[in-house]
Amino acid sequence: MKKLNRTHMCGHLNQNHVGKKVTIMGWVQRRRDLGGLIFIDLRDREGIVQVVFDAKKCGKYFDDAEKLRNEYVIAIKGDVVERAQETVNTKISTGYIEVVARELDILSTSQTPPFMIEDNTKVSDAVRLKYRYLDLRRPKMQQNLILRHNVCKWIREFLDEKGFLEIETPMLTKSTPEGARDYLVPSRIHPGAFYALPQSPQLFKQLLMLSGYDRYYQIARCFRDEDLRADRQPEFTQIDIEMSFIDVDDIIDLNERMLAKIFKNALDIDIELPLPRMTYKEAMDRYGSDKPDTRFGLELKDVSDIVKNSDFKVFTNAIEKGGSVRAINAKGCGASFSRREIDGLVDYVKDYGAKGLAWIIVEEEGLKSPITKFFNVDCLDALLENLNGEPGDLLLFVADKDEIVFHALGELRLELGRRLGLMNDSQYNLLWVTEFPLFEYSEEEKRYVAKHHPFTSPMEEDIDYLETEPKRVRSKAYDIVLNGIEIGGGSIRIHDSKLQERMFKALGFTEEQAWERFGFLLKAFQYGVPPHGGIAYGLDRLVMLLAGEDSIREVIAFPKVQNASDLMTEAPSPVDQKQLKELHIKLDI
RNA sequence: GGCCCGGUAGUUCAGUUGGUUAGAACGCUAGCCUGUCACGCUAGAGGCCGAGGGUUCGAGUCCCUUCCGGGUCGCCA
Repeated sequence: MKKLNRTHMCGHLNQNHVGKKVTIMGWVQRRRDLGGLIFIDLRDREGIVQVVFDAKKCGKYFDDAEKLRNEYVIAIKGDVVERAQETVNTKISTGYIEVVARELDILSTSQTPPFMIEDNTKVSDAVRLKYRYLDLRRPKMQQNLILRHNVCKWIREFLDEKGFLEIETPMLTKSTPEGARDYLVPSRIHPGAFYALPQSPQLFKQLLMLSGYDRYYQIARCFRDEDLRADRQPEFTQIDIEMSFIDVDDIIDLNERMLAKIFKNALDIDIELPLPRMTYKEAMDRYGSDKPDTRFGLELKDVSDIVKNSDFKVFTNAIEKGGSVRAINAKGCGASFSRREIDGLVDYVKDYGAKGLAWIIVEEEGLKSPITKFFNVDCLDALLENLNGEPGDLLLFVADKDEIVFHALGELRLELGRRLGLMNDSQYNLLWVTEFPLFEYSEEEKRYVAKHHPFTSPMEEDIDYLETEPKRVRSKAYDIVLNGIEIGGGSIRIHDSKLQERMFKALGFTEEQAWERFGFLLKAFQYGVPPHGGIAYGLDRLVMLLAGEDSIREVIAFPKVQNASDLMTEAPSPVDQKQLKELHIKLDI
């Protein structure tokens, strides 16, 4: 048989093609052999179409059709015919027609695959990832990667219209001390020296602003050698953006327009602009999180003032040490939760560092709780009023350092939201969180470290506290949050070298250390720097949320598993002694 | 690095207080079948129960070690 040329994609065929001779190619999804009649579901990227083999129509090719098995790659030449009314399949877009085969060419055979190539196939992640090339044939995976492609395309279109230039920055670069653990690449030419793979293009994009490129973006691969999670891979993709001569509002305005375009195109959802904004402080006070899920209530309340004079030492001690007592009213859970479930919540908060979880059940007859005996009637009344406690409610309290109270109650709130089914999957709450603290204290290093990064600008009104009260300095940093997940974050940068020096000093760097680590940047900053700032999105997370998936693996073609290995290629793997010798490396394992 | 869950046929799973020859479904193979679309019917193949060690008359089942996968805390400027 002479070589066939494809005329159509399987999934594109419809009633408009009835009567046409077509040549289609693809993978055998399924064979239904009725003896004298064989049906083949043929699959390509665009969908599935039914092919019919009838010996009267395809003659000698019928014998070949009998040999077909799942995942064989074939070419079919045939006629598109309308199906009889009673044989229409409304489950597929091509279900009103079928292709009556005239010729068949088996282009490639296949072993029986370890799992069926279909969306609802039940198979473990380990098997899927070992045979990722087969997993990627599943329509859902193909749709996810097509969505990812489209999101990138829309972003490029949008930023191009706004005058942004896409510029590449190095993958082999210099290790910087702050932040995550670096992936290192040994230098052959410089024995004992290493490149680092970029954690982000941060310093390069700032230098591009200094160089006058005004508006930059890049869809950039980034690397961080830290433990994996469902939403974290060691290599991931950032949409990295930087602009000159702007302030916070300019960046927020541009980015929410871009997000609105993405949501409109991807989900046909009209995002109302401007997006809500919330300060970091308000987010922590109300939700115990700097990335609040605002789809439901169950907000935190500070009850420190009410309980500070009680006899309950757990509460009063926490307050005396500078901490707080905060509470959530789990509406209706006093009536619906068993004692066992409440004990489960107590265990739950312990994972987040809380030493315990105090609870009060509000009933018609009064309060049920192990701790009410420590409080007088006025105090209990005040608690009920403050927390809007009504019969059937469950009041939950954590007392500790603020940091722990927020973490424990913030996570407890999310857990309650999940248990009570309060998270609406079809709701997309976008929110800016602003005015992040410039520093956070590192117990491990016994010093202040940059919460965002060391180049983040403080807010003008707080600059005077840089040396005296670093804890209270707020920054021009902002995060964009979607349903409780941080999808992006950025800041206005420091463009004044004097201020940058003060910043490094506050971080505990000597001048020598600062120059050793960031000398090229400090040097550059002596040559005229425009005010500038930017943002970076986690593309994987954004696409994951748009695709309705719960792991970024579902939107990455070849992801890694929890121990950072690739089950398909089996990377990482040992290398030859010769390679190590060239790199001047001796193993110590 | 800590904690939790899991590992039995190609796949997803069941497997009683430790007790004959380890099961099911789907998939696979062969035969029959001209309107199926999760085709149907008949027959069949397929297992080092993750690996190693221990307890026991006897281990898929109990204990220890280890490997693998998942979740999570720490970590992730």
